[in-house]
Amino acid sequence: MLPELPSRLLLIDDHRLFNDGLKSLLNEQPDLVVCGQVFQASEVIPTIHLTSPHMVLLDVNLQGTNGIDLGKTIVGNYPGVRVLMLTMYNQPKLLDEARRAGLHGYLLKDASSIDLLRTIRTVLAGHTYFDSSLTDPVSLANDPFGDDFARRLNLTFREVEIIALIREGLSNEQIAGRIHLSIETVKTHRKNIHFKLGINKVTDLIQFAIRHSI
Amino acid sequence: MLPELPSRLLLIDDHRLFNDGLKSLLNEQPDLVVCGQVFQASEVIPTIHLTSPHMVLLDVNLQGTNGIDLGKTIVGNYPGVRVLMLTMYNQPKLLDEARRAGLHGYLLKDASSIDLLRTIRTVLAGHTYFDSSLTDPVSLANDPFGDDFARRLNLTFREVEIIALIREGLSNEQIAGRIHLSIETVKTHRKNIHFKLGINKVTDLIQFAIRHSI
DNA sequence: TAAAAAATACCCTTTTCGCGGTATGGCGTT
DNA sequence: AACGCCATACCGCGAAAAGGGTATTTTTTA
Repeated sequence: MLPELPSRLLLIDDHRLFNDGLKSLLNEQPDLVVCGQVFQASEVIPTIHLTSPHMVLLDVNLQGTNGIDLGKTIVGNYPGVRVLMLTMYNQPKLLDEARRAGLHGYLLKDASSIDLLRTIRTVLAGHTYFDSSLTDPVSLANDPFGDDFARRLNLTFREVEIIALIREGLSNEQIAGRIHLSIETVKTHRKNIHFKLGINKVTDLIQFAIRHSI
Repeated sequence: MLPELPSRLLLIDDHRLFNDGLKSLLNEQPDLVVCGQVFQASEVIPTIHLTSPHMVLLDVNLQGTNGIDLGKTIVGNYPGVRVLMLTMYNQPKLLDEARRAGLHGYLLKDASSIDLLRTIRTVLAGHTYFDSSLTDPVSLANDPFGDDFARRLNLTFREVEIIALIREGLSNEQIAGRIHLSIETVKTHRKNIHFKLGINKVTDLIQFAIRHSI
């Protein structure tokens, strides 16, 4: 039987860490190839022309631009391209926006690899997929991943502890005082946390913490 | 019949706005008098000595100190004083801490006046009260106040709009770009939001936004 | 229509964050 | 013994947020 040609995927995300992780995951899939990586909104359209992807994996929080609007543009101008939004955040509002914008899917970044791949294939197959856990407030509260998230994201004990304190609204100085560390150490932990989660703002961190009930 | 002597309440909160609002509410209650207001943790113990309150209304997020620890100290050293924690935030962890610390009650600041007064009287009567809506994740999601919160807190349309954008993780500059305002205007709105909510950090604002599903 | 509220915008200062480094001691594994 | 991981700590820089004002225009409402 004829081997099916692999689908070409274009990754659009200014979080290099996540982008690279995703790429290495996809490299293990014979039917999926990464035809390009874009880190800036301005390069998206040119790269689509250049690589003719079957699918675009698009982060909602692209720096400077609105990921949803960008997705809408892609859907409007390149009807053959499937658009799957990826996000760190569980924001039903954004999900609704994505759905109304005619995008093909919306998925949380910390979905398991299996879920991620299944969703990619589902959307590639012409279906749409909008993470149902995003719309159900109860399933939110009872995060099925439970305490597992720290392991999955390689967060250390100290890092989780500091996330909790940041969530409580403490400043670096207050955190340092509370757990008897140098403020510089707290800053280092924070940098590592940001790196591991692929975020760069307190606001992102708070939302992450709340989603995981830290 | 003998008129009962009014109970003396001591307010401890560095959020002047809330403190004053609470004071004016209490001024209408003949059986409750405010015997003092404290805005700094260091003044708490001296003021208790000075005013011998029946009850202390204590904000969890006192600047510099931990409200729970302070409450524990009061409960430990002044057994006759009832301690009711007040908070902006719905954090089950803090509630548990408060309960374990032997405090007498824990209530959300945006409870209605009626609830607030009822709780104060309940706790004064020797009972404990821990806001049950805080422990129930489902009742959290379905905020009974609904869209009403903006009116209750006197938030304007523009302010709510900006809270939503801050929650999305946008910076002042990005917000200004998105809704076509000067960055200075955004800063002004933010200042007003902080003032109205009695908060002073993004982290607090995010938590507020999430609790009210903005 | 006059007063109040909301929205707009600018100034200045201080503090906190975010991001780029570097470095060292402890602890467990190979 | 060597390596990696974790936790600790410091420096410097630039961006952003916080906090303090003041001021003007538009809109709403009493």
